[in-house]
Order: sequence, then C-alpha cells, then structure tokens
Amino acid sequence: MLDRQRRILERLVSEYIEQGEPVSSAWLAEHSELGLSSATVRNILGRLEEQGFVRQPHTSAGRVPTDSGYRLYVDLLLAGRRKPRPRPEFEARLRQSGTVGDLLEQASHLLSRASHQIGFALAGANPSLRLQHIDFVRLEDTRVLVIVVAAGGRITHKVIETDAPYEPGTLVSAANYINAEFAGLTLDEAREAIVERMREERLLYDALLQRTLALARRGLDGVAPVDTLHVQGASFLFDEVAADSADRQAALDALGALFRMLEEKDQLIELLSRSIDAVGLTVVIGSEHASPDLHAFSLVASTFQDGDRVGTVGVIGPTRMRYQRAIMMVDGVAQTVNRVLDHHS
Amino acid sequence: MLDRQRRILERLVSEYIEQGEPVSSAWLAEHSELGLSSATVRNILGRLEEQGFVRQPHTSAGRVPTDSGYRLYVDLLLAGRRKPRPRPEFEARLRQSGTVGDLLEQASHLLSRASHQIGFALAGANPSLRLQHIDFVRLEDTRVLVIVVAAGGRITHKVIETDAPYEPGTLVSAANYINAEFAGLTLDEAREAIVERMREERLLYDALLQRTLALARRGLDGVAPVDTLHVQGASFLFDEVAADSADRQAALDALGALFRMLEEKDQLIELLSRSIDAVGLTVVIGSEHASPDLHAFSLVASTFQDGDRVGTVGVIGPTRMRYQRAIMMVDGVAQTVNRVLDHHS
DNA sequence: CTTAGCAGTCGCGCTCATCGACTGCTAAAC
DNA sequence: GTTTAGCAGTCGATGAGCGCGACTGCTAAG
Repeated sequence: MLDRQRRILERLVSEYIEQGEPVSSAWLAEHSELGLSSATVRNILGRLEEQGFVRQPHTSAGRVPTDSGYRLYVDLLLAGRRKPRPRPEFEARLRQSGTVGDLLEQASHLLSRASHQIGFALAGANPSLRLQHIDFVRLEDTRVLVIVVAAGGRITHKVIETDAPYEPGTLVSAANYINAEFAGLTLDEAREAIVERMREERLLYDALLQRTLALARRGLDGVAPVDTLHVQGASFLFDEVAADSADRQAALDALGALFRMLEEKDQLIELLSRSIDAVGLTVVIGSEHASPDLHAFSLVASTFQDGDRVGTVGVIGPTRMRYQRAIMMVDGVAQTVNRVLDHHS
Repeated sequence: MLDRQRRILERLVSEYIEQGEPVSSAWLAEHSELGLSSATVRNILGRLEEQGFVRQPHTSAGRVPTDSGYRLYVDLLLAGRRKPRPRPEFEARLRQSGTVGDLLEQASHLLSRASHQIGFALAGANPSLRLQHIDFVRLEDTRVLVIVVAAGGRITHKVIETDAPYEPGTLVSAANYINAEFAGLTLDEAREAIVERMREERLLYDALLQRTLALARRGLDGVAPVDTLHVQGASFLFDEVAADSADRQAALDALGALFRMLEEKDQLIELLSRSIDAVGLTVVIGSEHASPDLHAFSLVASTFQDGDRVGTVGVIGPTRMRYQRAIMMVDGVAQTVNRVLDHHS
C-alpha cells in the first residue's frame, strides 16, 4: 500500500474519531499536508474504498472508516508505539489496595474514569497460585463453609454438604492440620497431595482424617477455574450514545446487547480470555469480535503477570474510540499492575 | 372520592399499563361496565384531571395516569391484597443456596426473571448477628487479612495494616483464642467484649494478647455497616425502552441516570434503606422518589426478617409497571426468603 | 345528571421542493 | 501517467403544507 494512501487514511480515521462525522475529500486535501487537490484525494479515497478501508454512509457523503480501516490505523499506532510514561499517581493509588481483588477493582476504576468507557480487570484462573490458608466453618450439622485464601489475599469460599455431621471442635483441628501440611503448595499441587495422602492414610483407617482430607479436596476443587472479573463504568457509554445522535435506534440496540452480555459475566469472561490469548497488548475491533453482540464495540486490553499465569486489564468502548489514548492508558495500567503485584508477592 | 371515579381510574390505569397508549373516553365507556356514555366519562375524566390523577399528553389525546394516579391505583391494589399463594418452585430453588449471600443472589435473580425488570436483594446491616468464626491470614509482614464469618455464612473480609510484623505462627493461635472466647456473641457484643478484655488484660502486660485483641477489634469494626446489595437484570429495561418507541430520548436519559445510580451501589443502598423503613410491602412511584434520577421508575419492595434486623427484596421498573404482578411476586419472594432464613438459623 | 351531537384541537404522516454537501467523471494541464 | 479544475449528479436533511383521524370540550336537549 502506498504511503500516500496510508497518510490519508490515518488523517481520515483520526479526524473521524474526533468529530464523529464523515470526512470529505476537500477537508483531507486541506489538512493532509501532502499538497494534493481534493480531486486527487477523491481518487485515493476511491481506491481505499475498493480495498474496504472506508465507506460512504450514502452517496454524496464523506467517508467513514470501516472496521478494517480502524484496524490499519490501530496497527500503525501499535507499530509506532513507545513505552508508556510511568504514572506515579496511578501507582500510588494501586499500591494502597489490600488484596489482589482490591487492586483489580481499583485498576478497572482507573481505566474507566480516565477513558470514560468501560474499564475491566480479569484475574486469570490460576491453579498454580500458592495456597496460603484454608479454613472450615460449620454452618449447620452437615453444611461446612470452606474458605480458601491463596497468595495475595485472593479469597474464595463455598459451601459443602457433608454426609455426616461434624462435631463443632473437629473442624478447627482439621483446618490446622491441612494448613500445617499443605500451605505453600500451589492449589493444584495441594489437591494432588491431598489425594495422595488420602490413599496413604486409608491404610491407617483414620476415618476422621479421611473426612478432613475429603473436605479439603472438595473445597479446593472448584476454586481454580473461577476467574474474577471486575467491570466499571458501563454507564459512560450512555453519553456516547446520546452524543451520537445519528443512529439512535441502532446504538440503543447495540448497547442493550452489550449490557446483557455484561450481566452474564461468565460469557464475557469466556470471550475475553479467548480474544486475549496473546501476551501483551491486544486490540479487537468491532466485527473482529467472535460474538455479534460486540460488533459495535472495540476492546483494548493488555495482560499482566499474576503468579504464573496472566490476567487482563482493558477498556471496552464504541468502535469509534480514541485508540491512541486507550492504548496508552491500558498499557500504563497493565504495567503498573504488574509492578505492584511483583512487589506484593 | 366517588366510587364511579375510582372505577374509571382503575380501568384507565390497568389498560394503560397493558397497552402503553393513552386511553380514550370512548374505550372507557365501553369497557367500564358502568353503562355510561363516553360524554359522561369525559366529565369524570375532566374531574380526575383537575384532581391531578390523569393528564393528557396533548389536547385531543386520551388520558394517561400521573404518578398520583398510579398511587391511587396501587393503594387500591394493596387494600384488596390477599396472601400470596406459596410457590414451591421458588422455595425449592432458594433452599439450595449455601450462604445467605447465595440466597439473596438467587432471590434477586428470581425476581428479575419473573418480572422482566431489575430485581434486587439487600441484606440489612446487622450488628446483632452472631459471630461464628474469625480468622487471620498473614499476607505480608505487616498486612493481615481478617475474615469474619457471621451466622448463616455471611462472610466479609478486610486487610489490616499492623504496626509491627506478626510471626507466621502466632496468628493461628490468635484466631483460635478469639474464636474460643467470643464466638456466639453478636458482632456488637463481641466488639465490646474485646474492648473490655483489652482493659483487663492490659494489667497483665501481655503484649501479644493485646495485639491479638486489637486486631480482632479492628477486624470487626467496619463489618456491621456494610450492607450487601445484589442487583440483577438491569438489561431487561432496555426492552421496555425499545418498546416504548414514543419518547426515546427521554427514556434513554432516564435509563442513563438509573444505570449511573446502579453503579454507585452505596448511593442506591442509602436510597433503598431510606425509602423502605416501614416493615412490610412498600411501593414508591416515580416522583415520590427522593432522588430525581429515579423519577421515571417505580420500586416495589418488601422486607424480610434477617436475624434481628430487616433486609429487603424488590424490583425496580418503569412507572408504567405491572404493579399487580410485581406486588404478588415481591410479596411471595420476601415471605419465602423469610421461611428459608428461619430454617437456616 | 346524562347524553347526543358537533366544532375544535393537535399530533402524525405524507408529499413536495429546496438546499447543500458531497461525489464521480471527464477533459485539459503538467 | 498523474494531477487538477470544473461540472453534473446524487442523496440526505430540512421544512412547509396538507389532510386525516383521534380525541376532546362544550352545548343543548332529554
């Protein structure tokens, strides 16, 4: 692709992002600093249109970028990207958070406020996190609350129905036993070690110990796959719709689809973790999304190191988003989260 | 107010709720079963309008209820209300939940799905809940995760910065000590007892014990006032807007305001707990809300017994809501939650 | 007090014409 | 071959004009 075409497209996209209105050949001729007339620009635009980078909302309107157009623009941005300047105010803020959960909550808040879009943070399921502490609390005769704390204060809990009732006292010593024996292993290792131990101890016919181990195993069972997702600032997108007075109905439908998806967190988690398998910064634009519900929106996300696996922070906004800013922000926050996590653990 | 007027208003409101379009005098004359002509109905409507129960969107349109009109209608509904029939399928579903948190999550889900509106459940802050279990987990040298479990599996946690580091082992025995001494008291009592104990023990110059007690006190400190709010199904309201094709812009603005409020959960909690101080079923309609952000919406809520204090479940929807159904639903779910909680504790 | 009848009001949807912001094309200029 | 000026053409947006229809309020008779 010719350099001129790229230059024109770049101007067009950035202008459209700022103004939200189709860009005319005349405007581009005047502001592209290539010294071309509008007629020439029209030729170029014609070719860009053939290639599918821009389109006209209707004949006799200026051009608007297509998703491919945005894609090219973003790729250019990413190619020329430099290190985000460190933001001490971010770091200070994020350092205050107690648990990793708090940290991600704060991170999504930051992203949302700064970008006026949806900010999110997803802690990757991490079966290789280290078990820090486990605790059993008797709720009723046969119901036990199992609390699992992993490194960094990541806390999950679930209720387990047991076959036979526990004596109030036994659970305490059970927890002490498990903690003494298995704390410090990763969640996966701990589960395996427990299963192993059950086999050994079976020989000893220690029924109580067997029950304790079984309880611990069941407590650890579901824990790893549960990712936690923090989402903030969905209401910001209302402003965008209000501003985008053009196609209100379509915008409303798109927003509805998005909100429905946001409520089904599981679905969103699935989607996010699928689009973002690459390490580093990812941008997914409009129709590039697997789910049609997101076709009107773009995603800018970056991964961070969380133990041995990766988590994700990012923003979601309309395809007509300030990608430059979004990329800077997300990159900066991801790196900051990284640093803070390193320090924590 | 004359019986005739009431009858007419009732028909008008229920028809408007069903159809969403202004109701004409002719329609009312034909369906009100009072054997009146449309002209007479017009007279009556004129008086209802003077009194502020109905209004015309424009001259030469039918009538639409005002918030006062809805109010009267709802009061009539409430006056003629009978016990909700028990819903075994609800009860079965709610009984499955492990913790009280799960229960309320499920309840809000139920309400949302059944009413196609926002369903919520708010566990009242309850300092008179009984302390079941407390646990300390060392995160780093001077940071301790305090986990508090109250009756019914109500679980909260917070991170506390301590002045000096704890030895890894000491926290376990600290927790054991606290549990042995203070479990079973209400949260308030426990806190007081701890403060009391600190004073006694100070004489003994047991520095470690002092620190343990201080930690427990700080852990219990913020716990009681933190209400937990579960909200579900906000996206249902998009459908209403889409259907209500009339005043899309206004509807959109209203929805935006609502979503902003939903994101500020604290604000919503404040609002809910203020509107619902009465025990039993409450309906708050449109402009009756303190916050102007909710002027386009109505709230149907009912309280349930949660320990010694009350919690709330309910739905939020447009002022043009099927109040009859909503009231039945909310009433039924509140009572079911009540029963399940009684059984739990 | 009720009712039939009638005049009046007003929003909605239709058509039509104008305007203006673009474009694509063509033919001349470089 | 590429660029450019000029021009004709397209199409959406805007607004006026108009008739329709769905109501109402009023009035006068029952």
